[in-house]
This record gives sequence, structure tokens and C-alpha cells, in this order.
Amino acid sequence: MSESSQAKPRSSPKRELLLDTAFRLFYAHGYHAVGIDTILAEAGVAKMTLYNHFKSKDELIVAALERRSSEISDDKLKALAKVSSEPLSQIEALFDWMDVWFRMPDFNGCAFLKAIAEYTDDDSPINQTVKKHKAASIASLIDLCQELDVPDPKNLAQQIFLLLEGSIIQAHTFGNADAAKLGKNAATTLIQAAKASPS
Amino acid sequence: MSESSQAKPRSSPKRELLLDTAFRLFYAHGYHAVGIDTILAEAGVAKMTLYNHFKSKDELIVAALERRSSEISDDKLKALAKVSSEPLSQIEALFDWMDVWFRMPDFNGCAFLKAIAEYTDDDSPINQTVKKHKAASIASLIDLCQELDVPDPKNLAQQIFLLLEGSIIQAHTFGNADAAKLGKNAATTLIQAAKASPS
DNA sequence: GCAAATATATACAGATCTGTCTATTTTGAA
DNA sequence: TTCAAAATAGACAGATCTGTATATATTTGC
Repeated sequence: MSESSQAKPRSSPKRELLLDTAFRLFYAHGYHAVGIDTILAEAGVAKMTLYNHFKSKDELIVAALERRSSEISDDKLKALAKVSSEPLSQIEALFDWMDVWFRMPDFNGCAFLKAIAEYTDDDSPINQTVKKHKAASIASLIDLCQELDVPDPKNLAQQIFLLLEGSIIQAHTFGNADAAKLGKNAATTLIQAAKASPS
Repeated sequence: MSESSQAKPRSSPKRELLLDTAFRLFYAHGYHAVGIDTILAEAGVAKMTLYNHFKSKDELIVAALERRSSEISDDKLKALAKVSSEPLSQIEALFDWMDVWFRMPDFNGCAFLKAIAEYTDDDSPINQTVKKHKAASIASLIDLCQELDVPDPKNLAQQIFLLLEGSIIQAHTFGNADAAKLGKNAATTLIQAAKASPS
């Protein structure tokens, strides 16, 4: 066994194709509802190739979610970089980012919330992957709120987080893409009120 | 065939037992994850009894959700009847109701949001049952906000709805029962701001 | 061009799923 | 008590699911 014979490449064309296809189908139809064979047929990949890259379906789901989490982070960062670095503008840009998302033709709610709905065991890797993603989302929101001149930035951030998540639910349940604007207006109201409150 | 040989009783002990057991298991573990046989074993009921009352698993899910929707409506009405009929108190009581819910040992998120996450087809009976339930929830919130002296009660109601749904997500994802209080505070802020705005 | 890694097709095991069928037993009301 | 409705047990069909085994083919680096 030479030194170059590593275990698995963490990135390969087939692996990427599988992750893309798996995420798309899981997102559109649900995790239990989509079987391995469906993914393989759609991707045009052999079953053993999948099981060579991933130990199990659950591991494929985790990998697909982690990939999606990175995509979202990168996409958000790019969107926030386009607007003023003032915290208020940054927070507003978060809602604008969601507005764009809600209007995408394949928008179908939040893949992470759907995953935690299907995998209820608190200790399962899928469940933990979801919590990690959402925790990171809150953390960056807290960072933004701490740049605001408000007495309790963490509290404000958590309130705004409710609006963000509520917007996703509203947009998904009723196909109401305007939920982002609704949340944005509410968030600015909360921020204004927090700024006006005594520190 | 005599006149008394009706089709199905819309209410019978076995039927109620099946609906209770089914909802509890679906809610705890997910809809696809729980099989018919598991429900039957838990309820101690024969398979043909289930299929005598319900045409299919999907129909059982719809019936369980509709039953749960009624339970929630009744429970909310009772809770709201206990506080002042002033709209502000009523809205606050909604968040207090959620606070109690979040602290129940078997709280596991919203059964309706979980259902729509698993059954993505817009036209499916399950999906429509969820939308009907959530639409009723918004409608009653709009009614409350219309009693408030604010320029755009419907807009305010929808913003508060984001907070309500966001609270459920937050409480479920992180086991944070304080999400209800968080939402309540944000809601009162929004209401105060709306009242202060020019009509 | 050679060798090792990667991917393929295909079959299959074993479990699980929904829903049906049948024959028997229990229940409840007249 | 009688008789029909309701529930039962259990087998079973047919589909689907995850994951494995095997043997062959293709790609890729050296």
C-alpha cells in the first residue's frame, strides 16, 4: 500500500453529482419519501458507487445537508457584502436574501427544518447537523445585533430570528413570498424600538 | 338491507383509540417513520378494524390532524376565555398558551408543520388539511388585531403570526421553551409601535 | 501500456411497508 | 335469545426499502 493510496477522496465528480441529486430530491419530496434507487436513477450512478462514498443513507443526508449549509453561508456572505456594512443594512439584507430565495421556482421551505421534522431523535447525526446549521445562523445574527446600539442585542437577535424562521414557514405553507418583506418591516420596527429604549 | 344499516359511525371507541394512538406516534416519530403495524400494536387493535374505519394511511393521517386541529382550537378558546377580552390581553394569552405547550414533556414541535414537510404535494389531502389549520389560526389572529386601534390590523396580524410560528420552530429546534416569552415581548413591541403610528 | 483505483451492471438477501382476504369470535341491541 | 354489526387473528400478496455480493468494465496516474 503506497502512501498515495488514501481512503476516499473528499471530493470527486460522482460524489458531487450524488450530493446534488440527493439534496434536490430530498428537498422536493422529503427524506423518507425518496429512496436510494430513485437518487441513483436520477443521477445515473451505480449503487456501489454511492455506498463507496457514503456508508449509509443517513450519512448521505448529513453530507447533503452540510454541503447545503456551506452553500447558504457563502451565498449569504456574498449578498451581505454587496450592501453597506452598517448593521441595520446587513440585517435588512438578510430579509432581502430570503425574499430572493422565496421567489425561486424550486423554493420548497427549509431543508433543515424538514430534516429535523423527519428525524426526531435528538442525538441522531441528521438532527445534530440541523441544530448546528441553525445555531450558526443565530450566532451571526447576534454578531450583527451587537454592532447596534441597543441594550440587549442578544435578545433582539433572537426576536429577529423568530421573524426569519416565521417568514420561511409562512412563505412555504402559503406560497407567500411577501413574507420576507413582512418580516423585514417587523424587524426594523423591533430595532427602532430597541434603539429608543433606555440602555 | 334495513334503514338502520348505516355506513360507518363517525365516532366509536376503537376509532378514537386509533386516532389518539396514531397521532401520538406520528407526532413523536414522523409520518413515514411510523408504520400501520406499529400503531395497531400500540393500540391493541386489529388491522381490519383500522381499514374498516379509514380507507388508507393517508386518510388516517388526515383524520388525526383534523382531530388535533379541533383539540387545539378548543383549548385555545378556553385559555383565551380566562383572560380579559381586551385584544391586547387576548394576543398575549396566545403566547402564554404556547408557553404552556412548549413546557409539556411530549412537546415535539408542530404536528402540522411536520406533516407539510413530509407531504409536499400541494394538492394532497394532508397538505390541504395543514393549510386549512394554519389559515384558521391566522384568521382568528386577524380578528383580534382588528379590535386594536391600529391602521393596518391585517399586516400586524401577519407579523405576529411570524412570531408565533417562529417561536414554535425555535422551541422545537433548540428545546428553548422561553421562545414563547421572546415572541410575546416582540409582539407587544410591534403592537405598541403600530398604535403609535399615524392612522 | 500497465496497474491500481474507480465505476458499472445485476442479482439478491432480508426487512418492512400498505392493503386485502378469509374465517372466526365477540359484542350489543331488539 | 337471536341476529347483525363489529372486531379479531393470521396469513398473504405485492411493492419497496436499504445494503451487500460479485464479476466486469472503465478510467487514471505513472
